[in-house]
Amino acid sequence: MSQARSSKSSDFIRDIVNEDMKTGKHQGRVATRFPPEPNGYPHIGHAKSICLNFGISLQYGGTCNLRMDDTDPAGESMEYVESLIRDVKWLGFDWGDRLYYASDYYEKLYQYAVTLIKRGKAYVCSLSADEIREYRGTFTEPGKESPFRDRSVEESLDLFTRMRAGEFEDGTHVLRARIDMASPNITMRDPVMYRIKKETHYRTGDTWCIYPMYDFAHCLSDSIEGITHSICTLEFENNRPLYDWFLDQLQVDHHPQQIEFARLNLSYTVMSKRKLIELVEKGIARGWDDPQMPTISGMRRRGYTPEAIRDFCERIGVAKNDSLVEMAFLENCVREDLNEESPRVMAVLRPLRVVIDNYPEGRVEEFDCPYHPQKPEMGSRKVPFSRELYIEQEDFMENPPKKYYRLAPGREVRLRYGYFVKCVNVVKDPNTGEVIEIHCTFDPETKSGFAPDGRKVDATIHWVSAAHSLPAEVRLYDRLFRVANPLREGTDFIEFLNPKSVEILMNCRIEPSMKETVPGDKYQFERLGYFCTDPDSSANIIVFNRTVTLRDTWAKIVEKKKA
RNA sequence: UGGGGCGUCGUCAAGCGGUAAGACACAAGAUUUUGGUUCUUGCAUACGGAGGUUCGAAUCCUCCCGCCCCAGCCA
Repeated sequence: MSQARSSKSSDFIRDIVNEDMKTGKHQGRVATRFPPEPNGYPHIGHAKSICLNFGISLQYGGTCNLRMDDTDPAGESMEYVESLIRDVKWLGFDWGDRLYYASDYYEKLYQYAVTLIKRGKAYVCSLSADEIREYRGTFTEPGKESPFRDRSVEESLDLFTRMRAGEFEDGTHVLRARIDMASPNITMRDPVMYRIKKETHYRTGDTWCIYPMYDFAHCLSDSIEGITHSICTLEFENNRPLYDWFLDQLQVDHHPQQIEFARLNLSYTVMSKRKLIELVEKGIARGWDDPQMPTISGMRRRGYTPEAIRDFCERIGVAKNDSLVEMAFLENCVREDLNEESPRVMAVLRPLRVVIDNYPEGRVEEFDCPYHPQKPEMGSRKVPFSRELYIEQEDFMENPPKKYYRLAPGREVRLRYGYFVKCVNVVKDPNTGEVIEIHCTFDPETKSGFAPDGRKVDATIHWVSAAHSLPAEVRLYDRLFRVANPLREGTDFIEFLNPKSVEILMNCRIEPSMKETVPGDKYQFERLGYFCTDPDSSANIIVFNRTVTLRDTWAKIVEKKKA
């Protein structure tokens, strides 16, 4: 697997790593990790963290582990582990043989907990969950000490052993750290370290019925793996004193440094796992890999490339400001990459029949069309031309407004890589008045698109031959939500869904050169956007997803007029 | 409300006491057989606000204002 190019740009985290390298803090070693919980599919927010952690390790010649932070059996599964592995790999990163699981550390963690009990730094508390909450106090009032706080070491040890042995029901006892119930930082008010959960774990099965909490497991997992820089998101800033507390109390010989950065928010979508699950479960998305989803798998299916996503993650930077990055930024990165890499091809999404009156019936010509106007090395393909064609409905207007310079009665345009044609007649449905067919004449002197007399046309439009083109289904995706930030307080984000976030066109026509396309293939449909072949394609019909539109200055002009 | 964090262009984001990078977006123009691409130009006398220190402040100090996170036996 090819490793992604390391980042050259700097940020406050790289500044810290630089400084540590200079001072020899970790003997010049850099070890990071990407530690997802396998309870959902990774999304573009994870991609930011993945690029950061793997990017830093690459830049400094260090390592980056992939670690499943699986300390809560509820909701975790192998399906999610597999999605994480697949997507990190697809993004272009390599963890070598360092795929780890917090669940592999359960025995070690248990022993660490026992050590803490023996040192009087942890105790078994038999308050109920509700009582623990009450005892915790509030932002303004200190908490109260649990009546079990001064339980003897022997009794706690005995109880903890029996908790592990399965003698107690869920919720009857927990193991707590003995810190400070009056701490202004609520995280430090005797946090829970272990809870009883008689639930089958996707990896350890029923071996355990007590599971460590994040704060206890995470710092120790980092320490066990020799992580130097433990990078996480801002909401864990309050937890840092606790991260350090466990490591200090246990006097471990390796104490990683936790550094927090702002998680990514993207406009017109949602990023939280809970909400993505809701979209999947309510059937709003057709699954985790629905091209509308901000998941890595959704974006892959939609046609985004790993290069574009990595470029995006580099360009948004890393800081501590809460940020809402514009979707347009991501789309720009996608277009930039696709513009370079995609072969051009012609497809008509909403066909309008065109008859070239003076073109001989039965005659077929083949035009040689380059795959990329700026890259002749990408080669070309043959596109058949005949008397009956399809063009885009949008490319003809009976009464065109000013500045519209496509086809209209009496007007001449160029068919891309073909002839100049002039509209001479319009056929309408007698009932609806809808234009159902237009008639044109072509100028045989303008083959391949130039007029020997030097006359110009205002527009070049795309087309396909009616008889030779292939049927296709095209799925057009737009932003998932109507508003930039659907997470406004006091509202349900579902209300802000964009009802037109997907439009499925069943009667599209594509040029015959695409007959052998396979899922994942990427193209630019000339003048329309970037599209990729979807796995739903069958022998009967090829299905495409629109990855992103082309920049469309005409659409902008139309928009402005409306406003 | 106690604690923690953050406030620099519409959106991200550099800047680390010497006089506001860059990208996206936006606007104008040039080139163009994609109203695409490419190119050129414009776009913060101003850094949440008010004071102060200094020859000099986005950078240091003081006070104020705003936003985010924490009261799961989630991570």
